[in-house]
Amino acid sequence: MEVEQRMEWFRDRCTAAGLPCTHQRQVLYRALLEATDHPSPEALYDRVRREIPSISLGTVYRNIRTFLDRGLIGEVSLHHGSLRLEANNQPHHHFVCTECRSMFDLPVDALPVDALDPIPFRRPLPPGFRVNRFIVEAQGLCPACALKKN
Amino acid sequence: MEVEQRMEWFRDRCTAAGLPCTHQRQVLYRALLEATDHPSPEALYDRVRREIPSISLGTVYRNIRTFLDRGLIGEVSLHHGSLRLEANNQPHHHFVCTECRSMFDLPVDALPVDALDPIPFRRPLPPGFRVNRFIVEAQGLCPACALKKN
DNA sequence: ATATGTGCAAAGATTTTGCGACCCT
DNA sequence: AGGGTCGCAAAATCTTTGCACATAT
Repeated sequence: MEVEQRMEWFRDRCTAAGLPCTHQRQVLYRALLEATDHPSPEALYDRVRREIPSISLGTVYRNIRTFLDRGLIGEVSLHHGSLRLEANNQPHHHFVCTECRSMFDLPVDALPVDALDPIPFRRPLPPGFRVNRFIVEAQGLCPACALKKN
Repeated sequence: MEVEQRMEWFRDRCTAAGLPCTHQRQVLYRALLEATDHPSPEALYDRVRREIPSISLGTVYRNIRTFLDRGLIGEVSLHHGSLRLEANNQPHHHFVCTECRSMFDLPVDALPVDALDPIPFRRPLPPGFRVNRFIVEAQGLCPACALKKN
C-alpha cells in the first residue's frame, strides 16, 4: 500500500534525523498522508484525537513545526502568519521568497500566463467546480536571501 | 499623479458605499497604494502612525476589514488565518474556493504547466532574484459554494 | 443632528513555550 | 539510563469587539 511505503519512509527519515519515532508522530503523519484536503492544525488534532484521545494540541503544533522544519511535510501557503494586503486591483502575479517570505509583484506581462485568460485544463475538473482565475506564484529567493545563501 | 487619481476613486467608492471618508481611512488607503511590498496590518500601522501618531491598531484592523469586505483592497493569500498542511511532496497545483477557503489538489497533469518546468519569463526579473518553482492556484467556487450562489 | 468611526482596552483565536512525568532507543 | 517528547497550562501573537466620545455628511 502506498501509505505504508510512505510511513516507512517517514520512519527512516526520523531515524536518520535522530528523531524518536513516537506513536503520536506516526499517527500524526499518517493522518496527514490520508487527508485529501489540507487540514489546519486544529482539524488535524480532531482527527488524531480519534485514535489518541489523550493527545494534546500542544503536541500537534510541536510536531507540525518539527515536520515542517525538516521538510517532512509542507505548508500550502507561505503566509499563514498574518494578513498581507495590496491595493493593486489589476490581475498580476507574485514572487515570494521562501526564506524571508517577502513578496513582490511580478509585472503583468512578465509571464506568458494572464490571470484573466484561463489556463486551459488538460483534464476536466470534477463536476461542480467553477474556476474564476489563476494566480501564479513564483517561489524562490529574493536578492538579499540569495546572497546570504550564496 | 497616479496615486491621486486612485485616491479620488477611493473617495468616490466610499461615498457610493455610504462610508464616511475619514482622515484615518484616507491615510490608510494611501499608505497601501504607495506600498511596493505587501504590508501586514502591523507594518501598515507603523507607516500610518508616522502621519497620525494617535491612530490605534484597532482602527487599522477595522478599516482593513471594511476595505476587504467592499473589495477596495485585496489580500494576497487566502489562507492567512491558520496554517494549512500537506504531506504530498510531489509538485502539484491547488484549487482554492474563494468563498469557504477549502482547498483541493489539482491532478499533476490537470494544467499544461508543470511546477518543475519553469514558466518562461517574457521579461527578465530584476537581477538577484532566484526562482525555484512556480505554483499555480486556481481560484473559484467549490461545488458546495457554487450551489449556494447559483 | 444623526449615524458612523475612533481610541482604548478587554476578549477571542491561533501558535509557542516552560515544566515535570513519561517514553523511545 | 538518558535525552528527547508528552500533556498540561500559561504566555505570546494576531485579530476582533464593546463602549464612550469624536467626526463626517
